[in-house]
Amino acid sequence: MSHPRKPAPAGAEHAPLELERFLPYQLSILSNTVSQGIANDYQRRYDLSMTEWRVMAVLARFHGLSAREVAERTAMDKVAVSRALAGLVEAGRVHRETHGNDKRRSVLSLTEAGWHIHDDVAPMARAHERELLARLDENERQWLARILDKLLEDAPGMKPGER
Amino acid sequence: MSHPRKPAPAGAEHAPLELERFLPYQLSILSNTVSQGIANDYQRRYDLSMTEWRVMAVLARFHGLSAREVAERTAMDKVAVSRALAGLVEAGRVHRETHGNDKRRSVLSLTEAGWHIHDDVAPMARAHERELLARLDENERQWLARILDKLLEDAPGMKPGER
DNA sequence: CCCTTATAGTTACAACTGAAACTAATTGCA
DNA sequence: TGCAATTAGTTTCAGTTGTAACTATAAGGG
Repeated sequence: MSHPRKPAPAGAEHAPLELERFLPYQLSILSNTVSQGIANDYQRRYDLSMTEWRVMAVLARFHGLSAREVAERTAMDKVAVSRALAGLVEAGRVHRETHGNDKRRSVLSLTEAGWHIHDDVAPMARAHERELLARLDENERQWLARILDKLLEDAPGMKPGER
Repeated sequence: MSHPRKPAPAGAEHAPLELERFLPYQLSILSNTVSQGIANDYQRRYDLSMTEWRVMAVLARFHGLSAREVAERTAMDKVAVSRALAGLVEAGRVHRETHGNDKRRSVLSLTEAGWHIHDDVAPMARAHERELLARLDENERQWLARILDKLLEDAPGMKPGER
């Protein structure tokens, strides 16, 4: 077996990146692996896209959001949110009405059917997270939480829940 | 001003995910923010997609790879690699020849022009990484490296450079 | 050898995505 | 008031991506 590939001669100029130790690359691989793992659990089962699930997750947590607020909380752009909502409303998973004082705004909430799906998927998502964290010891878990908080300071989609 | 949105009543059943503390979500936000930040530096300047840059990065590090090996090392699927290579060869940034003993395989390498771009982009990428890591203290940086290594064990695209 | 199976890579088609243009409603201020 | 500027959300179009089918070559076993 099979990968007797040699790196470029070390002395040569051209310092190439070592991707497997390059933080942005590591984050990308890890994030994709984890998200895809979770998505596999619900995509087929509920015919639910990742963006739709994200929208549902914020609507589960915050009632009566507008589409724009969903976009902020999910760090998705408004077009993606608009489309996800169209699908979710069409499928009867999200209820949309118009804001009383401002007819531009929608007021969104999960329907019964939406809650049903949420209550099935959310625990699976949590299980994946636990599984991932199980590879770390308690000490590492705490450092990770702390480090991510620092790195995510003032990143989009990271508004605190509510004081 | 402006986000006076309240979470669902805490006592209610339906335990919703708190996305901003949910590890897969945090990773996704962080990864996208960082990768996009780097991509902004080269997309316009060189008309280079993120997938193309990744391919170039591994070709800079490992000479003579086949397309399949590039796919393994970048954790991209072979179709994406095929397309990226088509663009790169077309643009004269990658040289492709056929393997002597196995006419199915390609043997890939950066051209002069490819190296030029690489030697400009790689330092920018490193600068972004440094900038990100600058938000952490030395202690945190070491923990992060260690934690990522553990979480990425046997993830795709993480073959060691060479023993 | 011949034929089945596996592998490298490309092509085709459909779904997804993002940027920009667009509609509708609201706000601000002259 | 009345009209320019903003904001919420949707639509359009073009480019990207993923899945599956396809071509070409190679490997392996009777």
